[in-house]
Amino acid sequence: MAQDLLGCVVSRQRVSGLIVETEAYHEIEPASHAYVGRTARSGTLFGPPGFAYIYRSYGIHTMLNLVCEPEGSAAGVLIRALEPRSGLPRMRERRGRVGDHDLCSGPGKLAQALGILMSDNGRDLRVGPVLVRPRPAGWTPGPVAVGPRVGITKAVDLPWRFALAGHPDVSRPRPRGAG
DNA sequence: CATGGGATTGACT
DNA sequence: GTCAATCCCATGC
Repeated sequence: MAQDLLGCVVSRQRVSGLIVETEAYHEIEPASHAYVGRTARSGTLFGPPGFAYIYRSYGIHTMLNLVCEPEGSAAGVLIRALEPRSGLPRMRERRGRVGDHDLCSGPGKLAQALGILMSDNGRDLRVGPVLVRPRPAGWTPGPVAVGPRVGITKAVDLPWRFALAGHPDVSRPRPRGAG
């Protein structure tokens, strides 16, 4: 799912971007919020697929995940970077004085650029306010870079990070592995 | 109820 | 390269 989401489009109220980087998380591995079982925070991860799992990181940043796997099984894809597609003026207002390639080049950045809120947690991503739509017509993925996930201390060896190789909007450090 | 630690970022050296 | 910011929640007593 994390690979298949590359090229899909995330939007919120006329601000949108194309997914260029993702990470996969699953209850079977200790980096997942669901590893210890269902808690107040991770509840939506155990719900049906296609919903938004949103949480706050480091007290500051908002993270957007797409819930995967049937109800009862907890897995999700962290959306880590977008190529800005529409609503760039609104993104620039929210993000301040940064270059366009840094508007959405990280999970906290894209959430800020799109105005994603904690209250968007648990909403259906086919209904909104946060939407995930299929790849644009005619869009085909180029080479995919694969590597270990960023910013975690457990299960650091799993190569579950995926990005469009060489894309300028991918977060640092860039994954290097061949897909 | 108290404590501790992040699926990060931006400013600074 | 270092480091602080600082919310939410898991854990343990």
